[in-house]
Amino acid sequence: MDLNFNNYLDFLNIEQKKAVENSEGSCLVLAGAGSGKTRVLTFKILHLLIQKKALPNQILAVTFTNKAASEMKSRVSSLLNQPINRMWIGTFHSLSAKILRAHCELVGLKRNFIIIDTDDQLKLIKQICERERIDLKEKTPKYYLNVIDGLKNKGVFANNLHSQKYKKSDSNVEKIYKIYQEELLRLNCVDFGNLILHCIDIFKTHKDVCLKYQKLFKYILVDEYQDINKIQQSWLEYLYQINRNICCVGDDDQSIYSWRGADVTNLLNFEKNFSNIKIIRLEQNYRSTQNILNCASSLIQKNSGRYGKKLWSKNDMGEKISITGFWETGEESIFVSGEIEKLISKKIPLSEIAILFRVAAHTRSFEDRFINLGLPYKIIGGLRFYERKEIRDIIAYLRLVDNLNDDLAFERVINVPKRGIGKITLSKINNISRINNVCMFDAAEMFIQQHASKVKSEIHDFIIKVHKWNKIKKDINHIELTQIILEDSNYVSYLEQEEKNSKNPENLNRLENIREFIESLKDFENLEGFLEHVGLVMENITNTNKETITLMTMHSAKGLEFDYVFLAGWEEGVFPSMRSIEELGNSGLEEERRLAYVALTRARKKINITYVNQNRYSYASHDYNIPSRFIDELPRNLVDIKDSSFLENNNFFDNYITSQNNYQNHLSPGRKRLVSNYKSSDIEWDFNQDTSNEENMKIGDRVFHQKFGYGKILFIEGGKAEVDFEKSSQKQIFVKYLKFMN
DNA sequence: CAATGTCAAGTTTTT
DNA sequence: CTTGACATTG
Repeated sequence: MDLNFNNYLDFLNIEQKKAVENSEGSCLVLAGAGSGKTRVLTFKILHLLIQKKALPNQILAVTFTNKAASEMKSRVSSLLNQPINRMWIGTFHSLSAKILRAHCELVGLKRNFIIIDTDDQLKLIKQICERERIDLKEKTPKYYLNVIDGLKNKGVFANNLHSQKYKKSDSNVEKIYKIYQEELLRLNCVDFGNLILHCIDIFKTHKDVCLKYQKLFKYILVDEYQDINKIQQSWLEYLYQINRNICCVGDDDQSIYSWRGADVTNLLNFEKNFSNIKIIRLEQNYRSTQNILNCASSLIQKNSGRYGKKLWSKNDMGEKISITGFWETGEESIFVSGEIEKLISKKIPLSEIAILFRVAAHTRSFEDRFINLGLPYKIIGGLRFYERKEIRDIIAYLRLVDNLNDDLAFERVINVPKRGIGKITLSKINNISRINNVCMFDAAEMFIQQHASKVKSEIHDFIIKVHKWNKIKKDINHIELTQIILEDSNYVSYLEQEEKNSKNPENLNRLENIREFIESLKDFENLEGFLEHVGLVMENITNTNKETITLMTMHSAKGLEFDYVFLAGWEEGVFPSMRSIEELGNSGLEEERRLAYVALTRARKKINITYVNQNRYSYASHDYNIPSRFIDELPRNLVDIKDSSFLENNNFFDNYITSQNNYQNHLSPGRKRLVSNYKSSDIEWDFNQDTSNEENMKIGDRVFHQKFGYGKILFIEGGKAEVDFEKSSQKQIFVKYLKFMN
C-alpha cells in the first residue's frame, strides 16, 4: 500500500493517530525511544496541511539540533512530494536568528550582525577582565562565561541582575555580564544565548511585533521537549498565546542536557504552563530487538523520579549484547574494526554502523585504525569542522572582507600568517579605535598615518589587500573570492610551511580541510548566506554522500538510529563521567544513566559494548579503570560477556594478537587494502643493519626501532613488518629491519 | 617590539 | 599530548 493524502493515517498506530489528529489545544506526547516520535511530528505537519488547518508558514516546528531540523524538513517534503521553503522548521536558535534578523534594530543591532562562538566569547571576556583589572587567577574566563551562559539560559538579563537572587555568585559577574553585553552590541554581534534572549526582549517590549508572530503561528510543534530550558520555555509561551495550539514531544528518560540549563520540570509542569491539555503516551517500540529494549529498560529503572512507562515491542528477541574488555585503547579499536570488517563482509552498509563515545576525544584511536585500514568514517561533533583553526582563519578573512567593522575577525587575521604585528601594536590600534569610536580596521589606517616605521608597511599592505578583496567581492562569486584571498594572503603557503615544520598529523589535514571548506561553499548562493550558516550550524560538513561509518558522542546520537551500534569506553570514570558525579552527585549519575539509555536505544539489531580496563590514555597519564557500573546494571542473561581474560591475566592483548584464530581478523579486506596501498616510500629502511633478518620476525615480538623506540609486531607481509610503537603518535609503520629484544 | 623557546597547567556533554 | 603564559633572544 502506498501512502497518499487520503490514507496516511493508516500508517500510524492508535496512539500515534490520536497524537496526530489531536491538533487543537495543548498536547504532550510522552514518547519512548523508538516509538515513532519523529513520525508523529512529520505526519502531524502533513495532517495540518492536508486538512487545510494551516498554511505552510503558519506552522512552527522547533527541534533541538540542526540535524533533526533538516531530517524533519526532508521527511515532510518527501511526504508532500514537493519542496518546503515557507515552513518555520528549525532549532530555537536558528528560528530566533530569523526573527532577530527581521527586527534587529529594535535591540540595537545592525542587519548584518554576526553570531559568535565560544572561542570569541572567551576572548571577549578575557579582554574585558584585563581592561577592568579583574583577577583571572582565581576564576578563569571560562568560569565567567559559564555563569553568564547559565544566567542567559534562565532568562536573566544583564540589567536586572541586581534585582534577582543571582547576585550572590560573584560581584564581578554583574560587572562583566553588563560590559560583555555592551561589547557585543558595539561589535554588532550576538552569542547563542542572546539569540533567544533578544527575541524575548523584543516580544516583551514591542507588543506589535510579538502579536504578529503570535497570530502567524497557528500551530506550534516542539521536539525533544524534555531538553528545553527556562528561556526556551518562555519563548514558546510568548508565541503560543493567541492560537494556543501546541504539541510537545518528549521523553523524560532521555533528558541529557541539564548542564545546559535543560529542565525536566517544564515537562512535569506542562499542565500549569499550557491550557486545555491532553497527554498521550507512545509505548510501542518499533526500533530495537526485545533484548536491546529489555536491557535499556532494566537499566533506566535504576533511576528514581521518572514518569515511568512500559516500552514494549513486537520485534524479535535478537542477539544478546556483547561486552568485551581490553587492555588498552589500541586493542579496543582493533577489535571493533575487526567486527566491522565482519559486518562489511555480510554486506551491511557502512551507514548502518555507528560507534558512540562519551568523550569526543576518544575517537582518536579509532580514527588511526580506520585510516590505516582505509575504512571510510565520519565524525559528528567533537572537534567540529568550523572550529578548526585553519577554517576559523579563513572564515575570519571572509567576515572581515564582508564587513570591515568586524573587529573580532580583524584581530584574528591581522597577524595570521605572521606579518610582524604583535600584541603591542594591536593594543595601540585598539586604543585608537576606542578613542575615535571607529572600527579597528579604520583605526589601523589611522595608525599607519601616525607612524612611519617600516614594520607598519606590513599593515599598509594588509589594508590594501583587504580593500582590494572588499572591492572585487561584488564582481566575483564567493568561491573565487575565497581562493583569491587564500592566495593573496599567503595563507596557503603559510600552511604548507607549518606542515613541514610539524610532526603533528593533524597539520597534514589542514590543506585537505581547506579544500573541503571550498567544496562546502558551493552549497551556498553567496557569502552572506554562508556566513549566516556558519554562525548557527556548528556541525561538521557532511554533504559527502559517500557511505561511511559514523563516529560520534552519545549526546549527538540522540534522535538517530543504526542497525549496529558500538559503545566504546564503558569504564567507571569515563562513563559514568567522574566529573558529573563529583559535581552533581546522584542527579549527575542519573543523567549519565539516561545517557546510557539513549545510547542503548539507538540500536536496531546489535550492540557491542567495549571497555578498556588499563591504559585508557587520557592526557598526560594512563588511567586504570574498572568496567562501568552500567555494565553490571544490564541483566546478566541478556548480555554475552565475550572475554574477561583481563581478570586472570593482564596480557589479554598478547593472547589476542598472537593466537592464529584471531589473527585471521587481521587479514581482513581492509587490511589487505592497506598493505597493497603502502608505497615503498612509506617504508622506513635505514637502520640497524646488524640486527636479525626478517625470517626471524613473528607476530607479537617486542622490537626496537632507532627512531620510534619500542613496539610490538602486528603484522608481517613481504619482509615488512607493521609495528605498533609504544611512544610514537604514528602508531603503525611498516619497517624493514628491526632489532629484536629477546 | 615581535618571534622563538621553555615550562606549567588542563580537558564532558552542545546550540 | 596539547595549549597558554612567561622569559629570552634577535
